[in-house]
Amino acid sequence: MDKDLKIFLAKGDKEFLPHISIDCVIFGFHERQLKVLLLKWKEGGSWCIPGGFVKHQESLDASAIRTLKERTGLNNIYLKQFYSFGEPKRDNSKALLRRLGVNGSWLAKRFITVGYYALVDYSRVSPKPDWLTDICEWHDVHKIPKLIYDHNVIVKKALETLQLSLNDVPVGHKLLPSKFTMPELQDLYETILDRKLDRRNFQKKMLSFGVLERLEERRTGGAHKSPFLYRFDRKKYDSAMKGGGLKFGV
Amino acid sequence: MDKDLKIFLAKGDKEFLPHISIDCVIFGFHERQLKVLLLKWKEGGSWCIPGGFVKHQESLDASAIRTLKERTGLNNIYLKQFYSFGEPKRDNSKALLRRLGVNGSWLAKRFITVGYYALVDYSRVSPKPDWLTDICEWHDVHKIPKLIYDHNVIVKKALETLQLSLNDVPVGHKLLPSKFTMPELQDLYETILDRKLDRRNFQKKMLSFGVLERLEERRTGGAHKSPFLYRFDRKKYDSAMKGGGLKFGV
DNA sequence: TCAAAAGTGTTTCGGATACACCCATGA
DNA sequence: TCATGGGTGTATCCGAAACACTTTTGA
Repeated sequence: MDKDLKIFLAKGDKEFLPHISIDCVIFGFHERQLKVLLLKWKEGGSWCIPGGFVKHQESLDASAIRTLKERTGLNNIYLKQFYSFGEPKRDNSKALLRRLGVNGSWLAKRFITVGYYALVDYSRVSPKPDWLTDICEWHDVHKIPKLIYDHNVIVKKALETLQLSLNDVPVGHKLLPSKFTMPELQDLYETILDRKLDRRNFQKKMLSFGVLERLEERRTGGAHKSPFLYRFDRKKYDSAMKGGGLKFGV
Repeated sequence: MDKDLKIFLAKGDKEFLPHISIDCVIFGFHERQLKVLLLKWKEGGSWCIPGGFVKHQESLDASAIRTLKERTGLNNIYLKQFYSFGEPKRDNSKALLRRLGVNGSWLAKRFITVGYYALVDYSRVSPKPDWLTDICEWHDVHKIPKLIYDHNVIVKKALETLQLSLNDVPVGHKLLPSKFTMPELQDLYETILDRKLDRRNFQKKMLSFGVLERLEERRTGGAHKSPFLYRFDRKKYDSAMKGGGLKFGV
């Protein structure tokens, strides 16, 4: 058995609550695509989403924050708990557990997992695998491979939650770099909502919230007219989010 | 120690997953008030919301359904998981646990609890206490006493969730008796939203959804003009809920 | 007969949608 | 110079909100 894994199993059932895990759907935005950070298990294993376990004296949120920090290198991540999963049968990966030699251990027991989603600035993330995995990379949310357990269900539910709560969630502020153009912001909304929006109406409405500051700079190098760069005015943004959010998508 | 309690503790850690519970915020509507079903612990204990534990081969939903059935006598309850709780410190009730003589047992360990809310027809519920409690009764959601653990937080979050998802949740269909008047339906919406709505606009909009069937009967005995009775057309209602719900409250 | 609640309209207004025109840029 | 994308402005429409009048009922 893998050394790291052995160490982890030995301390696992003392340090962590049994039967309970947290899993994170980490969203990023890059090249007009909404991305999700996935991990691939060692030993030619399957893909999964980043997860972790809850220490005896640790809150659920803290456990998720710790996991996020470990996988992305980022602090101060926007994070929301959205649903808990854990059908008694998650039989998708018994073979893998056997191959890893962990069947029978507390790791192979039934788990209730608390789902979180996170919004991160793609450009600031340096993906890091954990002790159980050797690859950590971004995947288009619409091209997710088969994942272990019920992780496909978890990703699907996370995306639905994001779509439904789009008005109240600071997607622009969290998923984009600090400077961005209006078409980029629109791209983000169109990708999440999965439908086209009118360019002119989008700009009008977005500016009407009064949370954007237009900079002198423009994004040059593009093939056409250079669009302005914008930045969120932090204070105005925060108060706008408190007062009902940025109403889009119905 | 109480006999039922003793039996439960003995089998508890074999039959159920440790550290995991479910809690239900059961909403009803009566006399123009949104109500929540509360339990009171034996031995002069505190109030709490109904909860239960998850069997080893039972899904979270099934566990909640089982609990609901036991407390209300109802099958086919509308039920939604809305959030999971479980700060490491839920120190509110150590004294009570000591008085019951269960400190040290698995019941006194740290729990992660999965929150559900339910919508039930008040008139069809016969509240039943469980093995740990001797009172089971309705309380106005705005006059909840101090509850054990973080149950006040759970109720608050359930109400917020209900308000935010009002458009997509069949509150009218689930919280009212099968026959009801338009003013009663409006009362329900006003109570949940906690604000007044225009009587005429409400009726117009509600009827425009095309899910209500007006009966020949009227509600007589009131002090004034007798209002018509309505009934939901099940098929039309279901398809309307799928197609975006009944849009109210922003 | 009268106060209060219920049924049925019409008017008004604002935000969302649709659409037209000009400008800048690299190919 | 031209195809394409970006910036700005205007007309329209529909649903929400505001509001008026009549009818019914028990007291």
